[in-house]
Amino acid sequence: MPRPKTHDEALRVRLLDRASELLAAEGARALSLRRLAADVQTSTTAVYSLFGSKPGLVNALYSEGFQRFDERLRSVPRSGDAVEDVVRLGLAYRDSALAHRRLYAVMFTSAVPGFEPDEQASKLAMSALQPLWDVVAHGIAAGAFADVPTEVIAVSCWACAHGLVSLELNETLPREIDFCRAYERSIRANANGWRR
Amino acid sequence: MPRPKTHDEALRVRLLDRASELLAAEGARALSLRRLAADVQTSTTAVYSLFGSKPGLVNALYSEGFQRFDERLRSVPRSGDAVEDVVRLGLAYRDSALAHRRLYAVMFTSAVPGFEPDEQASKLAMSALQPLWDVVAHGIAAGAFADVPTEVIAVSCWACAHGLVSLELNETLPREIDFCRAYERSIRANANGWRR
DNA sequence: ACCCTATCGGGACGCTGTTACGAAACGGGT
DNA sequence: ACCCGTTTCGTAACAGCGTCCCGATAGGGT
Repeated sequence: MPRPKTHDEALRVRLLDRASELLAAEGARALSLRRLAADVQTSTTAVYSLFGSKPGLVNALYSEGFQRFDERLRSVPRSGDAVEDVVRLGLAYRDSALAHRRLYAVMFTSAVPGFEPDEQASKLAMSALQPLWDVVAHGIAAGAFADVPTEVIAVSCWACAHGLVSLELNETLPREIDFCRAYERSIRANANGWRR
Repeated sequence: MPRPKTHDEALRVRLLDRASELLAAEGARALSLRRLAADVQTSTTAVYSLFGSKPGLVNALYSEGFQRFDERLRSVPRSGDAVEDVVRLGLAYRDSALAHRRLYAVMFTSAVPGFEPDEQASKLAMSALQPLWDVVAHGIAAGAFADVPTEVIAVSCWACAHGLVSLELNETLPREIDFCRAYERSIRANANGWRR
């Protein structure tokens, strides 16, 4: 009976797509609701009826980001050697982060001031790293890694990769390093440090 | 001949102190020029004549933060064993970060939207990690670490610590971990991975 | 043709960083 | 003693932000 809905699923994906573009092209500063709404030829109200708030919109981007992360990591082929597999996952992690560096900033540094992921998004984030957990658990069971709780080694590997990527994206590092090579060596050394 | 200056060095430190407090107590969101100026009983103009802009103010906080970092790391006693020293520096790094967690967010994640450190501040940031570079270089020279460029191992250790602290502060980690112990073990494993 | 109602867009509110401009406050010249 | 010139500072305006309210809208049922 009322006027037809235009704030529908189609508009939702258009908003998300454009928000991704804005974020990737010009960073978190440029992601304003007014601009976003204007670019998609709607009003800011659309964001509120579809996402609840700006943090709600960012939460959707966050979830999308971790979903891509999930797919990317899950598609990494296994070698059977635990250290080698950790290295492969680490390289895929970096590739994925560099491919969407602004989104990575939203996911791991609080680039959007008011935003914090809701519980569902946080679970999605953790589950994206399941491949790493699997590889580490398998490595421990096979006797390749030290006999400590899986999380300890998995978090260590994750943090090593995350720290390297984070420093690289922040451009905090000395410029003259061949970072790609150093990255792989570092991931490998870290994993080797956990050998039995 | 003109009216006496009140935007002087004393006001500068009062502004910085209060800005630190606001940042530590309520986070980057609460650090607004109007509020800051009101709290110190001056006007926003003061920030502009003393720091040039809000990013300028944050740049000063950033520098202060790395200076404290520098002092903290420089005061860590050396044991002579390279791996042990890396672990000690890592623990001090975490202590310092946890003691000023909001400032850490400004220093390593871009928590204040418009801010990027100027060249001088960036140099200060690098020099704060000199102790780590020294320990690693000494470890390589003594044959404890593999014979690779110093930066490679130093950045690896730094990234491992930074990644762990970053994930801890971001509360991205599974809750049930005894993080303090896991942190030390992880730093040690990473350093051990670089053994010759 | 009319009304009812869910829905949407424009505009208001309070906030932000930044800047332009007029007021203020002093020393020196008349 | 008065006034002026110069420098410095606080106020207010501007553009933009996220958010929310309220009036306009557009369709189906009577």
